[in-house]
Amino acid sequence: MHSEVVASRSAEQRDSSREPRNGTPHLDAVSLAIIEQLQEDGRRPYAAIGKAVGLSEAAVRQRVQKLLDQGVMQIVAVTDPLTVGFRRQAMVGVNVEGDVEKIAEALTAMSEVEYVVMTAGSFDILAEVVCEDDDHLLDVINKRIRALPGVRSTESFVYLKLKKQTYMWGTR
Amino acid sequence: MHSEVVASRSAEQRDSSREPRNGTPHLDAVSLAIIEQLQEDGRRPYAAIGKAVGLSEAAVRQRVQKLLDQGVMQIVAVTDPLTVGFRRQAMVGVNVEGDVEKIAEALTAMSEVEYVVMTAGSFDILAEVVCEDDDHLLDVINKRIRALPGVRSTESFVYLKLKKQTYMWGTR
DNA sequence: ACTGAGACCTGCGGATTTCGCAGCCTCGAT
DNA sequence: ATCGAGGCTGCGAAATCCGCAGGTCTCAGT
Repeated sequence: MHSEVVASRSAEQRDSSREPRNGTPHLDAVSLAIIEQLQEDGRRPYAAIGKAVGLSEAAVRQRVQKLLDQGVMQIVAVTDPLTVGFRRQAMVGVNVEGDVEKIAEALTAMSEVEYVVMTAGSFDILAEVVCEDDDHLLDVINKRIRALPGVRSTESFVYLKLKKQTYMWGTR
Repeated sequence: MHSEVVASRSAEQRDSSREPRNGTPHLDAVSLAIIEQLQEDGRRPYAAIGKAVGLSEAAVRQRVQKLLDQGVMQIVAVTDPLTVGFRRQAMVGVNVEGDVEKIAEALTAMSEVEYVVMTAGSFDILAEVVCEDDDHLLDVINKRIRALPGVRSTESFVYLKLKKQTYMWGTR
């Protein structure tokens, strides 16, 4: 019936050992399709996903579990903290002298920091911080981030309103 | 048994009609607790959540459905596009003359833009874009974003490496 | 004060989904 | 040629999801 699908799938699986770079696990088209399904609805049943991607329920379950174990994806509830209320949020651009990686690690360790990315451009690192209120935000930025040895300067962008937040890169 | 929990819950529910601001739905402590559970694991069974927050399975189900319908939260799979492979990502700071809201809407309409937030600081808007490759990224920034009437200037920060990405603001 | 509407919760079967496991197949290595 | 690992399927049993029928409480209107 859909033997061609099976054929192409096994062809892709065959070279799944060849990984594109360092430790990044290779993802074949079927896993991508599964992720797309879960980007639309994180609670979609395995059987429905299987039907969509041409796999049995059990196979989908095994793949999803592996993707979660490998840390390739996570299935979570996401909200806009500002909508949920009583919080102050900001993006902080950081300039570093010396080991950028080390500063990034330090930021990652802070519970108020939700998002850390190393960038090219006039900032070395962008970090998103979520705080209780203005005092808390001020404290995190001035006392904790600026205090890190190696941080040359920071610039803050306080969030006023979140306009868009999606996870649909796969479905285009 | 846990009558005090019930008492405090109904006390919070009583004034749930008084909403803090415009259309933002009020969230009581129980809904917050439910969201926290789902931030840890988006597929956690309703019964388990109910046990954790002191509600029946059916009640949790109804609340979760309402939170989803209201758009307060979404349950989705999230990944790092860079890890998944073959993509270029960047944060773009935008300066606007005139109606900031209008430009934000235009950015929101672009499928390559995953994240749009209006900010205070030296940028009016921060937008995160996810692209196929460098050419695509260049195209989106130069041809589409800069071309919007009202965009005074932009500055781009190309992502090199995502270090942290969590959704655990509730659990601190 | 009474009443009806609305919001929210619980309890309960039936349908659906999840889960674990045994078996099969393919590929690559010994 | 044989063996082991990885991956898929099929299948019951257990757990979960789902819809619905009440019950309680609050609030607004008569």
